[in-house]
Amino acid sequence: MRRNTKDLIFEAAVDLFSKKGFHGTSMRDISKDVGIKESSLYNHYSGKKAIMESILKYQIESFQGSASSLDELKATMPETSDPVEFWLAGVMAFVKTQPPLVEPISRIIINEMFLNSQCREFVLTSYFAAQKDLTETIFQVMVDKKLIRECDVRKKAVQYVYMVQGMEIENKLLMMEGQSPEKSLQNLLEHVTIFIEGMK
Amino acid sequence: MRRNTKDLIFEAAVDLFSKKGFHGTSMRDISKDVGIKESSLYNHYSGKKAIMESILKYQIESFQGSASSLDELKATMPETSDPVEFWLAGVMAFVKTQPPLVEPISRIIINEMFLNSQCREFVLTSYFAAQKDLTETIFQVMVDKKLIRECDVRKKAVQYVYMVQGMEIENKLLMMEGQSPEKSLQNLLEHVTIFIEGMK
DNA sequence: GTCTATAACTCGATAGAC
DNA sequence: GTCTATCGAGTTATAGAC
Repeated sequence: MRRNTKDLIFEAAVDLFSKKGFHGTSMRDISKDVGIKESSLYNHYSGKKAIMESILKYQIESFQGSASSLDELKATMPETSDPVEFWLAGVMAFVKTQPPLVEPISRIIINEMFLNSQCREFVLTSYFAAQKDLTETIFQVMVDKKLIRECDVRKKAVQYVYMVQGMEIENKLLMMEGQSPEKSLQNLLEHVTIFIEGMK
Repeated sequence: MRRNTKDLIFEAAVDLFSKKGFHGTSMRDISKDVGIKESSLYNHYSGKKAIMESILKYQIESFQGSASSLDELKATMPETSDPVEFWLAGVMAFVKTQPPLVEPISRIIINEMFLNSQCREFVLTSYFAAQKDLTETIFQVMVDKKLIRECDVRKKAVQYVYMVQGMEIENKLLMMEGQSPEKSLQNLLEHVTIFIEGMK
């Protein structure tokens, strides 16, 4: 599958922004990675900000895609009496639906969230809020199925999301220091397990 | 108390870095805030990186100070049979021991942690690790005093720290969008309460 | 320790030939 | 849609007068 120049620019920008930050990356850096001259970039994007905006748009759409695929997920929820097994199956399914660029883009957005209001808005409304709603929904299903005990599902969901976010940041940092993705996933599963166990 | 130029540069840099990021702040910006010319900055710091390094050093020392003051804290732990009350007293005492610049510097460091390995190292070793150790210690005291039930205190401490970190990030973002600090503190106390309640 | 002046360089962006 | 050439502004940092 041949990729056009615009896609190549997009991918190079994602790679560089995630490694050196938005302000630390120059249009020159991007053009060099793509193999064209700086000025040629402007035939595809109106400027540096426009590239960043298209990256944000990609991430928002990826998230909306995941969210809607969760209705499908809900339909194919595993038939098990073990809440941990039930939950882990859901987590793994979710992780697998993420397009490949979602991970580095997350890092770009976290990097920019204190500086760029669009990134901040994404984190608060799409990222955090969607995860809370999703988690709450599934917890409610689990309460209904009596897989976990009665509780304030909203507050439990919020706590779960906070915990996962804190852990994700630590895992991202550890992976940059050489930790394997397997180890990160293992850590995630361990703490998720403990959390769900506590809800039995 | 008269402040010398070096301190003024330091404070201006903290303010600007936290608002516009390290790369988004120029030496010109800093000199303008201090009220001296650019070139005069170099009589106090060898360059922009040197300013950043002194900010990191300040934060590391602030954290070491808090950590040692926790031995004092442990000595003056409240005599109460309510674990939530016991814990909240500790949290509030800790919050109050933080020097004033710790908060904006945290934002600078979180901003740079994916780009600057020194920041990354600080977050992993000083910030996360110290909080885990501290929380574990206090949970153990609470188990010994039978304020909370027996459990794997290390893992509970790690989960607690992850949750607080996730919440802190959301609170920082919400405060940038206009949420009051009181509301953030209230949110923190609410979720901490739920967490500790769950350990009874 | 501050200043003026400037070196040496990088930045994002544009004009116009091919 | 790519290129060469260039602009104007902004960047860190240094030299040397006061």
